[in-house]
Amino acid sequence: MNPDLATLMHSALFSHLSRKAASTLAGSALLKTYLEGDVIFRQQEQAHFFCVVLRGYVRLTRTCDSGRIASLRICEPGDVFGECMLRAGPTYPYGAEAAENCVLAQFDLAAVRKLAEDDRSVDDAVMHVLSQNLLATLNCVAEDRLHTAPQRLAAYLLRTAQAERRQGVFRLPFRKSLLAAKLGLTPEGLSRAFALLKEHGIAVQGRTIRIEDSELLRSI
Amino acid sequence: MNPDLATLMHSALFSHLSRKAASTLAGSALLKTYLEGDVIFRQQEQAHFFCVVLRGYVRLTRTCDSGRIASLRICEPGDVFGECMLRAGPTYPYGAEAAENCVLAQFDLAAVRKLAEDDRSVDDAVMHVLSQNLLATLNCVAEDRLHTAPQRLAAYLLRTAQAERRQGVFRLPFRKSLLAAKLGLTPEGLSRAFALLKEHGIAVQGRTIRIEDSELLRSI
DNA sequence: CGAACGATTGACCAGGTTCAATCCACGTGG
DNA sequence: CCACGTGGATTGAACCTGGTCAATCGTTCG
Repeated sequence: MNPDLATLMHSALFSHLSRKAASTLAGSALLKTYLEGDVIFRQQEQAHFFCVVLRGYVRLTRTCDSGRIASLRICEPGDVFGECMLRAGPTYPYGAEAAENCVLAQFDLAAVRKLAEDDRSVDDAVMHVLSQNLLATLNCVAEDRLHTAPQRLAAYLLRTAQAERRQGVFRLPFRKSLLAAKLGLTPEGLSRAFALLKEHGIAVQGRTIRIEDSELLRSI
Repeated sequence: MNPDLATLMHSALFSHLSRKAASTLAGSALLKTYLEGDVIFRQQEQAHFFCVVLRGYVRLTRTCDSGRIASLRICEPGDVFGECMLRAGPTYPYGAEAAENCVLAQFDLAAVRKLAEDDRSVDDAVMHVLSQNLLATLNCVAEDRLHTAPQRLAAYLLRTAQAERRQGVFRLPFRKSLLAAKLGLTPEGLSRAFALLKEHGIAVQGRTIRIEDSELLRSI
């Protein structure tokens, strides 16, 4: 199977759809490619679609009146964003831009609402996605308030190493500045966090991370 | 109409239910009273119900391994919490406790899922609640990262004054330490924020707030 | 070889937390 | 009616984390 299609089907959205709804929805997907830095949609813009990331990374941002910008979330392949516009709105509450060259599947909001009328699994899948995104965002608040930068970084590294299953050595999936945004830090802040962790069981060589002592790391 | 019932009917959940589903669900509600400090449910506990606040305030908390505790959200009358357990789970991802004496309507998760099979407006209402809570939580992240304590306090005061419509003078609906938690601050931090705002168009007398210059306040 | 860009490092600063002491308002009991 | 105790709120001082700004380093790519 086409790897993009596989990613789509494994997303939290599609994995909860009926077979029929999945194929209908997949058929209605608009595949779009963005280059790093491209705007996908702007905060306050009328919402017409939501997305599933197939390749690359997307940054969701919030801009305040003063012009300052914060990253709210970094979406990876398989992640869904903008789905809350199915029931809230009418304008996007955050902006989305390509954090790397990326490929998205876009879904027309009205069309999905329509499909939901005929197939109940659509609402079910949407609720799963909403719940998942809500929990992830709550985690983010908790993480911000409870843990320091090195602790958050350590947690991320342990989590990712786990997923990669390459005991102890793996490569960051993206630039460090993106990781910084993901953890709610500046690049400088991330750098210092790495520096500190070097004394606590990890070695860093560019994007390559080696966890030398996961126990020590866990105890941060 | 009984004021508690009115609050329930105006909640984001019930305002999107069909008349029939609303009355069925209201009939199945379990009314419970908690005293300040009572635990409503614990983090990691098996989830059996979700709640709508009818009176008083509820604090949602996250505890980490080290024992440190952060407030994730303060729920007011009309707010819904724990609804994400309808599709996620199986254990609560946060704890809930009464921040004041309070009255809640509790709904059995399994019963609501069952009701949803017969009445589509249930899933619709749940999606609305999830979307709303997701957006509020995203706001919280953005607020934390973009604004300082005095800015967040100023925004809260302007928002609340707006809602109260008593031009310029109103009372905080709860203790200041609760407001601090709501804004993600310590009580000391809130105190200092108030102190600073006194130079910028507001006067504080216990729980009573007078906004003397809303323009000045807005410009913080 | 040089330009460009990401990453790192250092110095400095601001915002918030923590801890401790004090203040204040309120309710209780003498 | 007043003294006292309690709990929330405030204030001050020390500290810490992380952001900002600027300079430097290292790599990659032209």
